[in-house]
Amino acid sequence: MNEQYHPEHVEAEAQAWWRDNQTFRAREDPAREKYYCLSMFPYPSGRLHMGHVRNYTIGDVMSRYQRMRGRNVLQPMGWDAFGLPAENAALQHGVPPASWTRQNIDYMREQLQRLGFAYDWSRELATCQPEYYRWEQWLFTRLLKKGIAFRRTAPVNWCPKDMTVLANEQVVDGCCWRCDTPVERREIPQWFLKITDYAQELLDALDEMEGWPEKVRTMQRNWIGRSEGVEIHFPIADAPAEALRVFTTRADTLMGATYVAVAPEHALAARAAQDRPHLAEFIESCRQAETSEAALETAEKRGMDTGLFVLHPLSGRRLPVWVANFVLMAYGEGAVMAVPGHDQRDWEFARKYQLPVEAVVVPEGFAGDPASRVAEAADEEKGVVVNSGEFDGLGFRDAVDAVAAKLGRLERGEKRVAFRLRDWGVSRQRYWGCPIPVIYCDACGIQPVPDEQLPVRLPEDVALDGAVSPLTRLEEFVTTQCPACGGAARRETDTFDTFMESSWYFARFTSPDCDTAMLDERAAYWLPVDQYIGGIEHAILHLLYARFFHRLMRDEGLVSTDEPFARLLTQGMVLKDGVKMSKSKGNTVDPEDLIARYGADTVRLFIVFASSPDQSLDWSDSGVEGAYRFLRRLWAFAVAQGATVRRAADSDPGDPAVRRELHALLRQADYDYRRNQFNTVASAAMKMLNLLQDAAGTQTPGRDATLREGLRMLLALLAPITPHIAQALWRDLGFGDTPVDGPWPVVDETALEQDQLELVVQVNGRLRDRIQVPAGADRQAIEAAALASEAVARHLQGKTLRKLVVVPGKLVNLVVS
RNA sequence: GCCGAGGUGGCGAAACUGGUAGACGCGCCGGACUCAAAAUCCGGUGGUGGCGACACCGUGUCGGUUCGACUCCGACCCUCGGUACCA
Repeated sequence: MNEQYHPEHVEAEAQAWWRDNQTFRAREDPAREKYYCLSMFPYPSGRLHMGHVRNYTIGDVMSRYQRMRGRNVLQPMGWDAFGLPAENAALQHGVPPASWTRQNIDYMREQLQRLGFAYDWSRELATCQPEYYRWEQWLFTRLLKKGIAFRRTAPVNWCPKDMTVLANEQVVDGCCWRCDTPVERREIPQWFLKITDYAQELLDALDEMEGWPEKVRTMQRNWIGRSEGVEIHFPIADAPAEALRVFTTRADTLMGATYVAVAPEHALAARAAQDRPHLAEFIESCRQAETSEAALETAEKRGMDTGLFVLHPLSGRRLPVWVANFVLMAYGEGAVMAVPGHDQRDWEFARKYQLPVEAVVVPEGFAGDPASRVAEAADEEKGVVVNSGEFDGLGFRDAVDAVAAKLGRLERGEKRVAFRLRDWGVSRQRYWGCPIPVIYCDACGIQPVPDEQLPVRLPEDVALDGAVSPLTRLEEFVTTQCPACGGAARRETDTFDTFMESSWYFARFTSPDCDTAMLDERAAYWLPVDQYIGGIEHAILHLLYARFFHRLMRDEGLVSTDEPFARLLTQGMVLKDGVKMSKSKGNTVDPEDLIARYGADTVRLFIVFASSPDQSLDWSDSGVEGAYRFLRRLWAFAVAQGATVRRAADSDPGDPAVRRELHALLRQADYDYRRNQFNTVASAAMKMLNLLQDAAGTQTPGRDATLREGLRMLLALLAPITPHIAQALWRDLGFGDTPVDGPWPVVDETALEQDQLELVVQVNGRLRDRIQVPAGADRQAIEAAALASEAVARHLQGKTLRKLVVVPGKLVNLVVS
């Protein structure tokens, strides 16, 4: 055995052995308990960054730990290969997205392999492969027939100069990122999936998902945003047969409504604008806006009177109809009722445009002038209804019930549940994505592409120009035959949102080579994913879409569970000097350089050691040095003790003092592995090496057997984190070929027993002394020992003992005054 | 704007169910080895005061609950993630 630690040799050898033995090839085996561990697959951007390395290291540690504990582990890897960056690269460097993506994948695969992750590479997939997206297209055509997929208009960011649709990311300060032209909002027809049909189910299931962090469940609950309220119809004054529909959770304030507001795109606004140039101009100016919620909510609230009126559904009072830039067609009905007395946004809008503010709710027992309550700001608190005729005196709940009942009798409204969640827009006016499998026929309308014509392949030899997708100009792609009538027809040229591909890849990994169906019987063995690991930035969109998509597959009979991911770990970001590591900030650290210098095990160890997985991790070059130093020290120690360890027998008695500490460390590390706090596992391993090095310097009778036991324990503990060095030393010390299949070390409870305990003695909660007591000491004996302490006596002088708290095994607190 | 997190020594962090704040590592200081340096090894290291035993202060800020609070409650400040076409 080489005296020096040479990671490049150690790691190449271990990786070759795993490859030759197909160690990580996963095989379905109903007799064994499975463990499907999945890290979010990467977008093939070119090179791995530290965030990837961290994500995949955490996943690998969990996979290897579970395997050592006896589970049948599946850990696959693939590529989220469609997306915008490939188109940007194509524009910048003139490389077609397909070849750019494939080159990136080849490079990044090698980087992952160099890190020694225990992946079953035979299951690798890339979402840009027709063999993959074929089944996504297939499922979409089922959804189309079921009415889950539907078409309607929705707003997009439009750059009028480049004549192209922009992603929110491509809009900077309201302008196009390339040409700085102010962005417009445009309504265009798009495909949607009816996720709102599943809103209640997606919400309810969160309560049972105990393997998910509470923060993610809370975020999803808020995102779905279920609210109970009333839908109210305001008849239009000039055309009482028509009504403006609004939804409100505060129907108790209905009598305080003083105006209504509609979206600039609302039909009523357009109607009013026909003979009002000023209004038409205002509506036009509202198009000069981004589509993002953040931009919408922080933009200045502007509005204009349409001159039209609606009738209050209960009082018959005429209420003016305003157009407001903060009301969007896509949300709810595109109209809201305004109660400025009890809604702050309405209050500010009313104040700005001199609209009336009326108070219709006051706190219980309030005797003053209600108007005084809303003079300086809206009063959003719930209370007792006033100034509302027959509803006066009712509390919130009763008032809502009474208002809803009356609206119901008049057929002008009813109770309804509303969700904040909106249907999922899956159309993208982009090239590098999965073609939407739809054909438009002038005679037969919208036709799904028949199964036998799937996949609709994305043409790959195309030139991009930064404006419209090249698909729209590719005659041989666009021109086709109607599957129904055989006549000339056109293909859809939009592609799917890339969240579509990432919504089911976890399932496809179970049946990656199946070419007769989306999934086969192997899915039933492996699903659901037992442990999913990825960034917190995916807490809402990706994870909600995947949960939804899983249900779509369930309802198609493809999977049998409701939820795709049993347990979720959201890892923190990688920072450098306290700020996010990113290319734009120029503070990146290239994993490849580090691996070349220190080896994969050092990088893995540092990543695991520097922070707990769910916290952010601050990169430190000297911290990496520390990890490397530890591995070198471990290597030197194991080699130096090799002969001793190989000579000792497992049955020899050990050194009780060292064994007690050893097993206490093991117990803690075991606990930390189970609660996914790997940084303290690494710390326990370091303590263990320190302990064994100290023990090696002594001459106690059980020394050699304890070194043997301790080194085996230490290598097992480290094997999930630094698998290469662990395997090399495992072999050298004669423990076997590899630790990947365990056995996992077991805590020896008898080794932990103590006859003396140290207790802390506090006076008024402040540490004053420590005392030794026999392990079985009763309360009386403990009190006596505490009172016998000199330090305690000093602090008791001239004071009266009021109370004596004894926490068994921990401390004594004397309360004095 | 709204929703969700985070804030502990010079630095990364730990502290299990409210019970010894700062484990482990980095850095720094001192020492050993060396002609010298690197590497390695040994010791020290939250702040203030004191020769010292020791005392006081200390977990973003302000307040509260408790025998006892990094941990629980209330208000606030700052940083980060998401905000539906970045992935």
